[in-house]
Amino acid sequence: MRHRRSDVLAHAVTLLDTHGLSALTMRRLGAELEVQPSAIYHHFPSKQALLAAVADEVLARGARPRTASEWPDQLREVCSELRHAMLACTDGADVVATVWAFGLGAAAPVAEMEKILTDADVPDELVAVASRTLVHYVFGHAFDEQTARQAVGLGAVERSLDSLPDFDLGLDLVIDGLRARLA
Amino acid sequence: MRHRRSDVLAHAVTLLDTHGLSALTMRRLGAELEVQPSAIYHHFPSKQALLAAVADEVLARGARPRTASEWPDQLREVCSELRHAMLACTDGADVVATVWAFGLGAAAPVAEMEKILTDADVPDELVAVASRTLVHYVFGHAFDEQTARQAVGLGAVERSLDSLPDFDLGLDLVIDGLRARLA
DNA sequence: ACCCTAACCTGAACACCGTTCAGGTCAATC
DNA sequence: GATTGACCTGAACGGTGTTCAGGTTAGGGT
Repeated sequence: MRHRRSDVLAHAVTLLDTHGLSALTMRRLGAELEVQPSAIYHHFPSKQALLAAVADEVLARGARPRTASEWPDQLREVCSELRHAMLACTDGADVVATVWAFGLGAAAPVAEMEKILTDADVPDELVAVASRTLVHYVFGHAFDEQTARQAVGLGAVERSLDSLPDFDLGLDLVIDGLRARLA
Repeated sequence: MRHRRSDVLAHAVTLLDTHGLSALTMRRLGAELEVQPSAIYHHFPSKQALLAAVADEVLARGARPRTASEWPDQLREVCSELRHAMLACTDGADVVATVWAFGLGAAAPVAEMEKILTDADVPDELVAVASRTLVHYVFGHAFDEQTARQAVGLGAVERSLDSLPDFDLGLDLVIDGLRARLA
């Protein structure tokens, strides 16, 4: 069976979805495509590059229409979409956050936040700080939530899921802080 | 040469310090201690457990005296210490954040923040949200800063270091938001 | 001086991992 | 019908964490 780049990518996302990051192996991906592991290197130069494409796909899959008109709600919309996109897939937060941190992809949400803030006439230095503060919060919260849920699910560590902080409340903390600084 | 648990831990921290997480291998650690890799399993049940101990050690090493009297400055002190402890050692943010997310260690800073907020008569649900929002911010910022610095240092990816957001400003954003919510 | 226990370690093996490379196959194009 | 480019094979290289049966060795109790 011969495949195109998009086939390999799609199956990689499926594999991540169903069995998590630890199952997303060049060998296993090759096996499920009935192909040698080395065949994947025809489509992606490295596993890192494959993961970057996977991260972008995970984000694209979670895209939803924008409806808010004021910048605080617009920010909430972007952050909520980003969070749900990552949580929708096993180890999604880990993959997306890592790819973003290495500057290999997943740049769209931050760019969107920067645009929202710039359009709201927020000073440039605050735009950079606020957008990155928000993305750090979203990544941290999602990664934490997903890891805890997984650890509890596997019974590996006891750690009550009730103690997970409310996402929206923490987000409002940052947005309120930004609003206060603008006044 | 025979070693105790503390010797193995100390050398693991040194290895992380000088050559980073990718060099912190059971085989390499064993080799530098002139011991078989399997000998380490006498002192630590797994590499994850070793990393948890390493993370706690990295944090303990960065401890500094507390001087602030008001809760906003107390929070700033804890966050700043946490950040500097992680940045003081190669891949420190990665190790500490991962260990914390898995609930295996590095719990001291969050506990301290919760105590500060509780003593300041902050409502319980806000204590949980605020302390975790802060720790998410600190981890995200430190991991991002360290990863970017490393990527640029290796010449792997071009990504200007100037664009790194100011840590204290982002921190104040969260603290101001919390202050606003209390009023 | 002896034994014994517990701490510590050996050495080989297991089952994986990402990556490379020379060469092979096959469909589409000219 | 030849050629080209896309796609793949199969084996190998040099790693990784982890397990296990058994060997060594230091120290305390008798």
